[in-house]
Amino acid sequence: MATDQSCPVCRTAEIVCGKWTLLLVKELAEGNSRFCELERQLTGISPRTLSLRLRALEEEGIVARHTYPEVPPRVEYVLTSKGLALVPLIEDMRVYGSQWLGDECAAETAAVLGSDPALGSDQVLGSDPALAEVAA
Amino acid sequence: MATDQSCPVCRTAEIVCGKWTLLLVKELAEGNSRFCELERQLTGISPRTLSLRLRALEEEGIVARHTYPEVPPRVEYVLTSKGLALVPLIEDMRVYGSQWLGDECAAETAAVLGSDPALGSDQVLGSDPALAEVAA
DNA sequence: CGTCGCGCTTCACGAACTGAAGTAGGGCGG
DNA sequence: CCGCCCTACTTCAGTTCGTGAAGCGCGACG
Repeated sequence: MATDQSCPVCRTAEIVCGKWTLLLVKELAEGNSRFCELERQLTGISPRTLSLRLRALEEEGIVARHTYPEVPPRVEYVLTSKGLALVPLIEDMRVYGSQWLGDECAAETAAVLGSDPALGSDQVLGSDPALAEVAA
Repeated sequence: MATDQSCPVCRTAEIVCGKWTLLLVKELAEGNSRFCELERQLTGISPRTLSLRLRALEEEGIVARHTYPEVPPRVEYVLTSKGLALVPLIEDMRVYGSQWLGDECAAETAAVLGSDPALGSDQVLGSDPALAEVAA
């Protein structure tokens, strides 16, 4: 709030600095769209925080919320194009994390690639079907 | 802390999610290295937070602290290569901020480019002398 | 002698986030 | 038919994170 509004980095930082925001965008980019799905993927998030974050992002125009008045009531959250524009940032974070932060994941992923492709999902963001879908 | 350690994005997020972290790295990348310099650039940060953040980043190996036992005692903070690797992220944030977040800065910057180059300093990060210096 | 700048630390306060529980409506197992 | 699970949340109390103001030791400047 006290940050310099004339600087685009600061404006982005204000959106992005929330603890779960980027992780949440990542999950949405990977195609998870329902509340409890996100809650399960983001191990440790409290439903309150998830709810708050989703609402905030919705207000920012980064996610869109679709309520289906079915039984059981289904709610889906999707990234808007403004939200999708954050994906390169997440890609950079993945690169940074792999390169500089003890990368048990890379080893694990490499081992997994031959046996269980399902677990490799978070390292193919660049070719994620959800992205192609929204980009089209 | 509760985040999935097997995911590089999560590991990066834990470093990056602090409110001022990225802004601080940005200032350091632009060549500001002294405590009070950073304090002035990051309008609104409390010295306590700055101190805490610098210490945390030092522990992470992202900044290096150099104390010169001169009169007056001077302290300089510089990005390590691990810290410099965060710069692309900041670049992405600048791009995002310019493209999607009400960009008074771009107009301002464009106007400034012809009249007062000093104020344009934060948009030439890619060719900042500090970067070339540390990369060399 | 008083005030300034530097590089912090301390303190009290508020905002953000957590963890556990509750809610409302329905499904499904025993 | 009873109780437990599922979805999508909300509520509450408690912890952690960040703020704003003040202070401190030191030397310089006026």
